Amino acid sequence: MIMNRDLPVDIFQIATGSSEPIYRQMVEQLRRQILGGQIHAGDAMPSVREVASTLGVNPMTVSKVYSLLEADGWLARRRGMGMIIAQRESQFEQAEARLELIRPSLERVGLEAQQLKLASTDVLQLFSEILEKKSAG
Amino acid sequence: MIMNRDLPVDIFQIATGSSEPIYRQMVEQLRRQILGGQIHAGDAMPSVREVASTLGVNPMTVSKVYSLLEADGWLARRRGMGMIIAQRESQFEQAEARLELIRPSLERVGLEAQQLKLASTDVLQLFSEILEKKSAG
DNA sequence: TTCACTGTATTAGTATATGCATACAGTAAA
DNA sequence: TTTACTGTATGCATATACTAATACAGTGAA
Repeated sequence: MIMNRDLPVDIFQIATGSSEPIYRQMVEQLRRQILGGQIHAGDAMPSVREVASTLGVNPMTVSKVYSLLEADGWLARRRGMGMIIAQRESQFEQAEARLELIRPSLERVGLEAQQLKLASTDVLQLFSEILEKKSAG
Repeated sequence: MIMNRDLPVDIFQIATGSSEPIYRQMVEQLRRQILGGQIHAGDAMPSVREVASTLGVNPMTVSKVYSLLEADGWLARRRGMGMIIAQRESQFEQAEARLELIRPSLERVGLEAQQLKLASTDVLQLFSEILEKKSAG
């Protein structure tokens, strides 16, 4: 049995220089940390105002992040109290189901490859090298 | 020796329903047809006004398309006369060089796969199936 | 109730993207 | 020069995306 944590504010780190909007950076960061297993169902999110003042952004921006994450089932609301990491259906714990999440991206790259008239074997070879490098690093 | 063509207006086909902006659709369409070998260096583009009136869009929108394509080296301008398909450096005729064009996309998907904690073999297998389906269809 | 927290609905300001109307400049042929 | 073509600089209208200021409602403890 693992104790649920009160998550620290620094789960978020925004790059002010980036052209990627603040709220999108934050949504992606949290999503990754949940998928990657760094934070777990039941963990309590820091409050909207706490995050906002630390990052120097408006509370409404943080609220928007939380709302989006709730809409996608990543967070669960507790009225009047904070938000917690949601208990997701176990489906995504199956590698087979998680694999489906990446299909649209692969379809897109496949189309690119086709338009560039690239040989499947060459593309697969390059992709394989890229994946190996990532798992090694 | 291949004769250069005066390209017909229907090299462009815009989907009015799409949320993808007109000019972006057009840029992509021309880029693909050049990469795919349907149109060749030296071919003459239809005039801005000809394309505009046929598609029912503003000449400035077509001009923007031509300007973007020229900035990326796909088209060459002839002042007072039309635009022609540019003579690209032969580098992209080498499959090896074209392969490099797709690397950034593969890196992005690779990162996704890593974040989803997917096994390389599973991702490669799925990607392989996707590529096969495309080359078959 | 009062207080100190939660998140948010509403509204507005700003920047950017997209497309268009107009007027203009370069080229070639009559 | 005139005509009939080229592409485009400028400015504007509109929509959307992003962020923020404000005021408000729910919760639980003192």
